[in-house]
Amino acid sequence: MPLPQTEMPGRLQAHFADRGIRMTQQRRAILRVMETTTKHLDAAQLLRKAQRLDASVDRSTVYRTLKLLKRHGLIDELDLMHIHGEGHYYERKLNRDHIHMACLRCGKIMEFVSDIFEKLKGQVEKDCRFRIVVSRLEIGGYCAACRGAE
Amino acid sequence: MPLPQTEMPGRLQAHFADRGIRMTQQRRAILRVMETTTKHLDAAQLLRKAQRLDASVDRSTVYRTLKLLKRHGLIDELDLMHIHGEGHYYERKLNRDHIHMACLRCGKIMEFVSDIFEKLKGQVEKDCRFRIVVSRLEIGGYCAACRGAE
DNA sequence: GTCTTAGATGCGACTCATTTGCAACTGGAA
DNA sequence: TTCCAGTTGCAAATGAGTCGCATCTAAGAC
Repeated sequence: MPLPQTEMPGRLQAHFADRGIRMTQQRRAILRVMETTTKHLDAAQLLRKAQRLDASVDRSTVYRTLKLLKRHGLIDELDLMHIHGEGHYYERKLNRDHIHMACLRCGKIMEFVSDIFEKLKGQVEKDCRFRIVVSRLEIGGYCAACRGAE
Repeated sequence: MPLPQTEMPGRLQAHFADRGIRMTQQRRAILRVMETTTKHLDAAQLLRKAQRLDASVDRSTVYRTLKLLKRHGLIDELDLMHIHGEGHYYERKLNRDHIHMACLRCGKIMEFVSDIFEKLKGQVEKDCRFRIVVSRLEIGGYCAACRGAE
């Protein structure tokens, strides 16, 4: 289950330019972190990493930028089944939606892309006449390694 | 899309007895609300309704009871795409998992049961060797009535 | 390059959901 | 009826996220 890292680096910044959104020093730092991270970050982690690139970045700017990215559909917000607390996690939205699985024992997060998931969304759109903008499937349970142990 | 209300009333209380969990006046009120409500309640709404049955119920008891119910797999926790704020919503876990759809325009919450969803979970269990304990699929978008309008 | 200003920022105080410590209370087994 | 582990109410704490406001700055116009 590799991460579907098929997008170009710099893509978020390109989106900003395309849509005429002002680019600031702080946003550049935050976007760079979002573009280069391989893990799901919460707001506090994102803040810490962004501050390493630009020490002036403030917590509220991180939240405001996350809200902006969400509004433009450039990132997804995740709970990861709250196995590490009540906050949210963020990841760039890539070409293909994927499922998040969280192991309740070891805390590992796995991702999975499935045609059946696409089919399911198609069914919802058709049978419920519902236009899907964003979808989130999170699963909690036990990963292969932990199944025996638990 | 009717609610899959196929369980007996009193079932939550029966579960408590079966598992030797102490039944208190306050828990009885909270369980009764969970058993009889037809809507998704957040903690504050659940508190208000429970207090109508037993005025002594406290906010912290509601949270503690919700945690207990979650731990025993008797309720599901939902975000409903955060369209009404950051808190959580709860519903009894019934026989069949269902999808929650939230209309981003009118705020309506819809539910949908799908065999394809079951098939997708089966695929995850098999292909990822992952034992599913809990799953949550939430979809945000526009319902049939709002599609034209927006 | 300089001017201009709408939009962005840092800061600190705030809100709101949820948790916790603790002394008092109580369900239900013996 | 007693007993005590488990439960409760209360009040205070925590922690994520938001907001008002004075200041700053990106970037288009000249």
